[in-house]
Amino acid sequence: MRVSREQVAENRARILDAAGRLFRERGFESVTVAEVMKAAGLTHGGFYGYFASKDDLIAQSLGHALANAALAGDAALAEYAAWYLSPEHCADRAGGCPTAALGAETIRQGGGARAAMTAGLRHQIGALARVAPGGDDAGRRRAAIGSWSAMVGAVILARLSDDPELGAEILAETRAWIGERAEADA
Amino acid sequence: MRVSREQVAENRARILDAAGRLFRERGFESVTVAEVMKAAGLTHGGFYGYFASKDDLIAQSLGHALANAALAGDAALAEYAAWYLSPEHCADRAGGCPTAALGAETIRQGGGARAAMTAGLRHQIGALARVAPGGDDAGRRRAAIGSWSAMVGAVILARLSDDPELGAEILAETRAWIGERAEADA
DNA sequence: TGTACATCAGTGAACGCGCGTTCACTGATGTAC
DNA sequence: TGTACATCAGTGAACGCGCGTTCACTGATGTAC
Repeated sequence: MRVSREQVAENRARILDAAGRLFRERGFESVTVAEVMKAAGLTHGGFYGYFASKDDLIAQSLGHALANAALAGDAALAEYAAWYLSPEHCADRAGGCPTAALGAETIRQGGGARAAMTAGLRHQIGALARVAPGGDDAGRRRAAIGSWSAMVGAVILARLSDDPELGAEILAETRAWIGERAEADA
Repeated sequence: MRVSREQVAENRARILDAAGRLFRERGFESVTVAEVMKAAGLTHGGFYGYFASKDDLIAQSLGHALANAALAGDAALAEYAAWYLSPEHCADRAGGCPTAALGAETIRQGGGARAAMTAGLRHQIGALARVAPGGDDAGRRRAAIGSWSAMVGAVILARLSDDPELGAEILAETRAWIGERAEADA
């Protein structure tokens, strides 16, 4: 049953949203095309009217999720780190940072997914460099790269720990470590 | 054809080594049991004489790889970071750090794999805290956690970039960022 | 504006392939005498 | 020490299931007049 053009656009957005959440929660490989379509309120047969393949969906959903997750505004680096390293963000795997949830897996993915992630990475480093402390441009860029590495690594390690206390410690100490350094550089 | 007890022990080690390398290179899900056995020089049917399931192999191979990768000796934190963040280690996905290669995926794995990774994480933080600069025990532990988060995050981000220059920059700047901080704390 | 037809988004069954797992069999190892 | 038998590591075919993908069909939308 044909549906209206607006419905098509809305369905497409719903598929991308559902895929982004499911992928972040469970990884690219263990999420099926049928599950994504069901979560978007459709049947699996219609999938190939929207995307050329599951790989195509992966690449496009990464671009979609990264665009939504992009750092906006001009909160100072330490403030951004405080949010990023909060227990709430760490616990929200399906809705949180796509890089922390899917970055490592994307290393093994094809061109489109890698390209989307690289674009997101460049954007994030640029945005953080604009609000980072540090003497000159090179110093601010260094602080952006070092802090971003620490943020992504800490969220992954905190989620990895099966002991919640160790996880909370990793978040809190990394946050303090970045904060101290930002203060020293300011 | 039955083989000797020593052969059994050697085969078991070969399976674990092969699995560790293949998993780090391609991830848990896209490596098949048959591939692991072939890489170990056996046929796939014998697998269940060694392990109860593929999940069992994953958990045991993680323990095996983490034990082999454990930080030994007492190189200063900055020296360890210099090795960890070197282009050589970053390029050696199959033989490099199991946490950087498989940590994010292990978050979605069952109990055995999570437990092995958590033990490795605790051990690594403890070992780094012993050689980290910083006034007191708490300061050294904070430096260990912050530096380890940055190291793991940087290797993941560097591998993720499809532009080798950006990857190299992430490694070099994170290394410098950790080094500066270690010097300030010393 | 109203009618008739062409288009095409969505459906659900089916296909084919790959993978984890099982199993009957083989023959070398280990052991009992 | 030598022989006969029991054990069991390894083999390779087979099973069953799930997943990506395809396809004939349906019926609502969009368009031409």
